[in-house]
Amino acid sequence: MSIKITLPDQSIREYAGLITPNQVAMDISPRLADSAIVAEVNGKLVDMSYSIQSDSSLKIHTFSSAEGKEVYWHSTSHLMAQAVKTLFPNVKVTIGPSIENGFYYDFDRVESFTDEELLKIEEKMQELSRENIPYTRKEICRNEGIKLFQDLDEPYKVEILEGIPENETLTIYTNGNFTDLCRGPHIESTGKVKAFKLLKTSGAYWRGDERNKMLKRIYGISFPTSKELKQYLSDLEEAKKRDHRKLGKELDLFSVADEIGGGLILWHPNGSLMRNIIEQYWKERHWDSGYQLVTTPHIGKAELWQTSGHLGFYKEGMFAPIEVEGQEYYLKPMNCPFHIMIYKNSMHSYRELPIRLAELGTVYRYERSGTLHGLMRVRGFTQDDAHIICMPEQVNDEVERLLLFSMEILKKFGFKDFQIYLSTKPEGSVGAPEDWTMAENALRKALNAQGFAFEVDEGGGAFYGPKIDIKIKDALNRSWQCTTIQFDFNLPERFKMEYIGPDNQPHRPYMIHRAIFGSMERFFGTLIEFHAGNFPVWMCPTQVMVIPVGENFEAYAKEVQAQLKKLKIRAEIDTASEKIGYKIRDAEMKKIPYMLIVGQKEMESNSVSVRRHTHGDMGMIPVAEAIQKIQEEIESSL
RNA sequence: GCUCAUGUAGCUCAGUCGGUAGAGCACCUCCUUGGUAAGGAGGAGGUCACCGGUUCAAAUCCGGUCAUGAGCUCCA
Repeated sequence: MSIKITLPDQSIREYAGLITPNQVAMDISPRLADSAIVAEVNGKLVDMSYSIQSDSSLKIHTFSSAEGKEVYWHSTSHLMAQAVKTLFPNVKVTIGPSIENGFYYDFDRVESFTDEELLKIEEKMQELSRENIPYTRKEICRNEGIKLFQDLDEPYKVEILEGIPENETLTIYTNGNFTDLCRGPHIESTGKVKAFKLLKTSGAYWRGDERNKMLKRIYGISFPTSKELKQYLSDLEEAKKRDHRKLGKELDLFSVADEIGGGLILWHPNGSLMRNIIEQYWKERHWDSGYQLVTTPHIGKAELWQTSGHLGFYKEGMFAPIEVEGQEYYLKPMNCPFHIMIYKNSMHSYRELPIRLAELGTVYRYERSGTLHGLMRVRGFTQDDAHIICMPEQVNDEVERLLLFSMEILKKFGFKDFQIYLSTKPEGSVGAPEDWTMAENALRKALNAQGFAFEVDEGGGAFYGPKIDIKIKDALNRSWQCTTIQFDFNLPERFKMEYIGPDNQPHRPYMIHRAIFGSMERFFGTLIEFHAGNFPVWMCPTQVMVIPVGENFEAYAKEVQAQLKKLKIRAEIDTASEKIGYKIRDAEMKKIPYMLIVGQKEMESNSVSVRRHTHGDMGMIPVAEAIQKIQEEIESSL
């Protein structure tokens, strides 16, 4: 059943909002109708789906809205399940929701789905889409449902139903020979699923629990037009090209060695140079901003980790202890206890606070082998860690400073789009409720004062304190977590940290953990993917490649290089016995930002021909002008 | 850790039916001295991840281990 409605004069894309029943000019009973309609917008027919809101109004979705995508993808997942059940009748279905990008369906089957089978399933889906089978909705009670799915021999559905209260009414959706327990809504019919692709298969635990059976999952994506599908697939390709592991190899930045171990990073000269440049900048900014930089060991005795509580609640994340002279030592998974020990080494007056201790501290964590991923998830990494120890009345100021400081540093690296999350008190937290309230308010206040938009993750805080997380968004709309600002009500208590107040009495200070990059490894990986290897000039390992056209011009090239080096610009010279085209290709592939080509005419006029990476030939200009231009670009981000 | 896939030269990859290895790039030498993304010739480079099994014979088939990848689970 499809209904024609006329929507106000708005573009299709914009029109995904709430429509009240009286705007839908018809006398349908939504509960009985298909949950899909066709709307006429500016004379064009548009497929839409709706869901019924709690106030019994209708919410109309087009594909451009998040809900619309959900409905569309979820419907595609039912189509896929229909295809799978048709081709492999013995496979048992479980669940198949839409996800952030597309959908999946988990099946119980002994064998995995092969690529050939995936293609067959796709073909069957095409066929079923051409048949344009309606998705029909039906309400049933729980016990009817159990009976139905027992008859269909779908034990997983029966299990789900058995977990639902007796008298609850449920909905089932049917497309052709496939019936699924489902809340809906769905689109009108399988013919509306125009462009889709099954992307990959994997294992997944039933109900997400690793003690349960491993099911076989198929992931897919779909769009109303093949153009959108093509765009999506080309974005995936682009993401592959930007993969920091691929670029890390191509640009000779880092590696991991089997002989050393997974998740342990070797920083090559180029990567290391960049890391040193980044660290140098980080240190200078911290020194300038009232931080005291400290250095602490990589291991500590069991007693320390007992006091900090890590041996109680974080032991699985730590490497096994090293025994020396009957004492157990652990590799540090965190820097906090060390910074706390520095604080506790002497008495502190309230006049000294806030104390801000910062360190590029290398920690080691045991991550399960399957979770390691390039630079993003490793077993040894360096956090740009700091602990701010302050009085309650200083908290607001500190958080606000911190937020500004973090943003300033992130922007330096070319990041512009941020997503900010505030995570609040979870179940089973430690610390006084009034401390939590105060800390949450301080975080909220700082965000509001700076006019930063943020989302609240209720109950998403760590057990020891609320936090702000900042994620970076890249050109492909992917987000990368780096900055985190966390209150800690646990460690000051455990370590009995104190300061002497104006009342000459000891008081417990507040402590804030924070990392701006998160870790050098992950941040570097993020930088690589964000810039696709085309880094801002100030941090490039080689900023300029001077390319003499022939060996007669090498002396002049060296002169140019010397002038650049005098200004601390990292300039190299390519004297290979190759044609200029070869040298340019080489420099382009190394993504060196500036290439200065010198030959007869440049030498005669004391000039260089400038070629900018990704921009091409910029023409011949005097050396001094070229150098000034390069320097300006370097300094513009300083 | 779990499921599945993969592992051949520094890199990217061929290698059919089981007969102990190939290409391009990179590297080295020589020639070439050039004008905006690969000039030419030659050379060197491999215990086919590792261990075991089947076989007259294993890069190839089987088992195990390790590593990597995609997910799952985990993630202070």
